[in-house]
Amino acid sequence: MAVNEPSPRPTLRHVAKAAGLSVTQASRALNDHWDVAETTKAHVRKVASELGYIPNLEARRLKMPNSRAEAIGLVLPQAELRFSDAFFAELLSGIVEEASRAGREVRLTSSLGGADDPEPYRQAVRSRQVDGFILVRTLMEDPRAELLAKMEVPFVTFGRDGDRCDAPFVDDADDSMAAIVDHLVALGHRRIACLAEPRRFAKAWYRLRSFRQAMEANDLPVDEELIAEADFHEDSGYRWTKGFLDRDDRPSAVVAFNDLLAFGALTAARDVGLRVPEDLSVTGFDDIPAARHASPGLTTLRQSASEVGSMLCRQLFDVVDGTDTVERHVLLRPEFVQRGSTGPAAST
Amino acid sequence: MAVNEPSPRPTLRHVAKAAGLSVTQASRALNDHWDVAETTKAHVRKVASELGYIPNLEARRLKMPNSRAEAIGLVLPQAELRFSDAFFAELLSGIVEEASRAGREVRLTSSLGGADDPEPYRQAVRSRQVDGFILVRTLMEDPRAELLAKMEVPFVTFGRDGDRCDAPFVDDADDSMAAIVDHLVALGHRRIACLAEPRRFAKAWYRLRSFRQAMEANDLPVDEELIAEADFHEDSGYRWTKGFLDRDDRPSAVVAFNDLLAFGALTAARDVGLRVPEDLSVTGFDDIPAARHASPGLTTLRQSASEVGSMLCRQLFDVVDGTDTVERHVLLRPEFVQRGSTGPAAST
DNA sequence: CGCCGTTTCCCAATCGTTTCGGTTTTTCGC
DNA sequence: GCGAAAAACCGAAACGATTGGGAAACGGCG
Repeated sequence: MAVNEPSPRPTLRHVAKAAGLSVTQASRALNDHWDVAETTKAHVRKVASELGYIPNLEARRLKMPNSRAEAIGLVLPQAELRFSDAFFAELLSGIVEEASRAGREVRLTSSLGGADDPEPYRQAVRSRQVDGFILVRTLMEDPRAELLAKMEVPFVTFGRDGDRCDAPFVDDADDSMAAIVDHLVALGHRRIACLAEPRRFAKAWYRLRSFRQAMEANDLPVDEELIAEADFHEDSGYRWTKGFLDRDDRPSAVVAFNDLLAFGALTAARDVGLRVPEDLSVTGFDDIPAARHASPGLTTLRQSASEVGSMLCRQLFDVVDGTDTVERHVLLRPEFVQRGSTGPAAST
Repeated sequence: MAVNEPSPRPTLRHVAKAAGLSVTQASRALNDHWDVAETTKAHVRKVASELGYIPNLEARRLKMPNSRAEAIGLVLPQAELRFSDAFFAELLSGIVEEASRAGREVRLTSSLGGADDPEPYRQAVRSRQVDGFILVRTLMEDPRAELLAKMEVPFVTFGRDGDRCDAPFVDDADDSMAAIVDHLVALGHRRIACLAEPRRFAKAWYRLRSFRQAMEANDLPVDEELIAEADFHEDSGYRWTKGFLDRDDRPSAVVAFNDLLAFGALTAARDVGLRVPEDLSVTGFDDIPAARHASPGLTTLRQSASEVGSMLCRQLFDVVDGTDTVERHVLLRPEFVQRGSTGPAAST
């Protein structure tokens, strides 16, 4: 029943007393202020470390309201289409690693109230728990971006939210899909289906535009019936592909906006008895590790998730610190990776 | 050059003045203290929300040093074998979702100095930034666990760190591998290889023990040559399996400790021209979404990563809050999922 | 010796909140 | 109306750090 002695964390006062100084000088000594003798500084530092003194963050930040939180925020999409694949894991790794390198932490919350629920952002900002945000799964005209902009909170986005976006971002190059489409066309494919992610997501919107432009550049018509509005996961790719393959005029190739969708397409092809790539070519996007180990190996566009994460982090720190170490707008050109899932179109 | 007017965040004093009360009563009104009239409470609340008042966390926690940080910590393994697969993504999702539900956040850092670098923990604890920790990739006799225990910081682990572990944990059942081994033996397999994760990781250690026990229970010898000490990813599974298949006395089945290793095994089999499951059976562990879409579908043990995460979270909150809503030691029995990657052993 | 400039130190106020103890006001039975 | 209990309120002291404005201590110089 004895209450735990609330471990008496040493305060600055203890250090000062032990060093035979005033609190003022102790504080200044530890902060390397000019107004204190070198010998004294050394002494205070020694005493402080002997006592195991750690400054009280709350007190310090109470007194210095302009200090950084040394943390950035990231809200996981949950209610909506939850992020739970290898690409995201790698992205997050990159973010956290870069943040750690800069001595900062990443605060994670989840948007229980829907993707554009402003509440988590509001909370974190008002209580000054984070210095800024990284937005993922950016939407076109993203309300979160507007909110953060209005509150004058630093933020960066993975994917442009339309053209009026002032915040730094990382995104694919505008012609990201060209390499894939050109490759397929060169193999003789003319009816190419597309497993697109929901269009309200910025990255999907731009990729779809890029796909259309690439088709047009090859003088191919885009059959709207062959443009799926899938989500982000295997099952969706599976279902849509099944639908495509049931048609009389089935496509000879399926272009997916991420590798998981492509895996679904591979499974669908297998289940309806089509061989890849002889009967159907399939391509992905991202080149997650599993892409190499799919059967057949997946032709895809490589995008290093951890580099994206690290870049987003540095962009955000630039905003927060007012520095300028990296481009504000980064357009990545994904690397084309050819594997076994694409081949010549069957000559009909 | 005009310095930004440091946005005058309303304080309790402003609220009090606006409500025509003392700061004391304003504080008490907002905290629903008994010593204030209902009508007054309502009034103060209204005024506060009109002013957009948000209590200053630092000040509050300075005054109430025993208050919770309402956050938990998680240190990502980086230097060592980095966690970046679908299982981890899902695990993290589960953790964050459960935490959010409880109004808490997850603080992520990365262990730049090695898996057992105590520094991130020390930091976070001393500055009272988190109420406790979730340890992942637990090692046998994990130094982090010892450190946290010594500092009397609440924590839970994913995987038992030996038997003397007092902290709550989530882990597999002791006979987790039995279902897999029994299944293979029933199909006629006798030489069974094992793609184990590094033994210093607690989960791997227990799984390996379980594998051995299951073999013994079936009166099968364990060929140490067929026990790989792989890591966690596809490539490692690929290389080890290649090695196994090059042998004259190659195994007829490969049991992997996670799905990624199993994918590597599938690829290896394909590359050396063996058919799965006719020439080689392969099993995984976890049942990540990709397992279903592998070719052939992967026979595996399903373990819901998000449930594990959510469970870990609740265990931790039990410790932090002194409640008792969930078992302290949870042993999950993974569900056996049979797919196409296992079949009868070739009758030699 | 007095004056002044450095160097080194300290007092006290402050950040925004909670809370202990005391003070005023209201209520109400008689 | 009286007195006392109950209800509602308030002043001031913390919590632990930073910091502006002095104030000693010390030499050097004329």
